[in-house]
Amino acid sequence: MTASRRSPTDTELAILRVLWAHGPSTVREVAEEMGREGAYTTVLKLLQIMTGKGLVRRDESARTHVYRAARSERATQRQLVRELADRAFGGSAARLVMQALAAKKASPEELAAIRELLAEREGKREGA
Amino acid sequence: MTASRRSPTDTELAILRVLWAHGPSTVREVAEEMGREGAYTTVLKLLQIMTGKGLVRRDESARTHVYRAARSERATQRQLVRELADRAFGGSAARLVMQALAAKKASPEELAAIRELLAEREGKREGA
DNA sequence: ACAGGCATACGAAATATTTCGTAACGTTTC
DNA sequence: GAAACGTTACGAAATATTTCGTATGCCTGT
Repeated sequence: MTASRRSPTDTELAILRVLWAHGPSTVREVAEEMGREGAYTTVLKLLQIMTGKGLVRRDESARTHVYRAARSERATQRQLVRELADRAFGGSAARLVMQALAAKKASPEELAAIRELLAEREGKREGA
Repeated sequence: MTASRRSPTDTELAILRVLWAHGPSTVREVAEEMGREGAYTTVLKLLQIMTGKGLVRRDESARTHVYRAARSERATQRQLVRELADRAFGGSAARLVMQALAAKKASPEELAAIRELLAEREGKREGA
């Protein structure tokens, strides 16, 4: 087995968000950023577990270890989207997209960006 | 407290999918549809728990109870999308949409449907 | 060398989810 | 009415996740 197939849990994702936003971080930095200073060892334990699962990488060269996300934010997002599509949309990302557009408001800029991406994708199809 | 705030778990979602596809069903029907006949009481237990959580409604008028999903497939999908947007996309459904478009291929028909929905949404904005 | 501070490691409790065995009970069949 | 069958109810084990207390070790300042 290479790495866990399963997506990060809620808490793991919260930690990953910190690592993505901040770059490689120590346990203390992550714990403080999460606003749970009291739970220092909880964050430590999670990071240890996540290391075991391959979700984060640990640099042990210094006494204070430094953790970084093993996969990019984008790759993780894609995995999460794919999983949700499979779990709740019969595997159809398109249907997921339509629900997402209905579920939350998007700014005009965002809508424009989506349309642009869409045009690009359709263009590719025709071009190929 | 009214009902659980939390989304259905994986197994719960699998059961809900059966109920959405089949309409109100008995335990046996759900179990068979899930291809886990051996686990009859497991499905029963889950349905009992889901009744407690308010995820399904139970008709007890007959000896063999009949269960149905408490919320529509669409409403549940929207909740799941919203949650994913919050958990992994900084609350932005638009960014989720863009990843979804990148994550899975969509057919030309689906892309067209998305574009249509998009146009409609932008139209609304301009109209207001 | 020693004390103090800060770090990791680890076990175990608390919680949530899933699975299954068994008991209890009503209905049907003979 | 008794046996067989189908059903619900329920407890408890198995698993996964999250939290925290405590042990231990390293480094710094004196």
